[in-house]
Amino acid sequence: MAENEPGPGGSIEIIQREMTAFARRARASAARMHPELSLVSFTLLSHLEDRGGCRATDLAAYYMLDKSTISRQVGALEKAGLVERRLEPGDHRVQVLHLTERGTGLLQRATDSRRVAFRERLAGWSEPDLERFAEYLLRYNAGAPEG
Amino acid sequence: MAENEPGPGGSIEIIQREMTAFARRARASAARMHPELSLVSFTLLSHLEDRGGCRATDLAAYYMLDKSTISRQVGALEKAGLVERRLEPGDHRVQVLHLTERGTGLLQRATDSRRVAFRERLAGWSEPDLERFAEYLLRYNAGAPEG
DNA sequence: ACTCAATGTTGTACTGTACAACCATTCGCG
DNA sequence: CGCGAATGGTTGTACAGTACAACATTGAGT
Repeated sequence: MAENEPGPGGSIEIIQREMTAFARRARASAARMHPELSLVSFTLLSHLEDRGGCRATDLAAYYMLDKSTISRQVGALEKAGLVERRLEPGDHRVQVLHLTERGTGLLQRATDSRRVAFRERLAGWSEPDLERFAEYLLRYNAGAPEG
Repeated sequence: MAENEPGPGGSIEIIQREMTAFARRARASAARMHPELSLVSFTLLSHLEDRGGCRATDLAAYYMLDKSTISRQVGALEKAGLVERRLEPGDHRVQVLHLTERGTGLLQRATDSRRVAFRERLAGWSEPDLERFAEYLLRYNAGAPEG
């Protein structure tokens, strides 16, 4: 009660609800689109591609996951031949993770089929609307407290 | 680099990436905000409040979850005293689920603290931008293939 | 009455995750 | 130098969330 404001509260409420609704479905949706690459794996590989390789610790920080979780995920990805570990020459504690060719290829295919789905979903949108929506999302995520 | 792409592809790519990034963090984020109410529980309770009660099957369809998953989730929520089951008078197969007072209260508190977080995140935004962003999200989710 | 569909529960297995304990390496400093 | 703290990562353990398959119960149509 009391939040019947037609002003700022209203939009924020809607944004909250709709972002949550999307998040809630994302995993199942991703799983249906790509049985071979879970949402987690997909995002980890994406980050590796984005950065051109990084450390496990960086992944953990970026995705707010425990280092043990990353360790196991990376282990699985390595076993699947999608990433490789390279020892940092100057520091033998760290392993720099890189996509393998196979990883790059799989990521590419996943990204493509996801893009098709998004494109379909956004089919009726005008170009200015798409640009503004993209801009809003960037701005929203840039404000993430987690980095 | 990257965003200098002209045309529809660029924006769609960004939307895809940013929506995914958000989804990826939502769970951990929700967990940190509300250790007592997971993202799943929160969304289930929200739906119940929204609809003023519904069947387990409806929840399963809406969230693309298996009925067994819903069954267990609802079981836990009932055990926690957050929802109650009412037998449909005319059909003893179905149980209509309703929030209890306790469930309503907990949901309210969770929603409030989430709203605070969202509000903070959106602090620098102009009112027209908020409205447009909300509108875009509604429009995007309305196009969900899953209903 | 018999069969079939709808609703939900239970058995089982697997993924993703956190936390704590641990190992290995490096760094800071007396 | 040498030791303790910090950093990066792995392993043990436990638990939540999820799916799939098998099942029980109830209602509907013939």
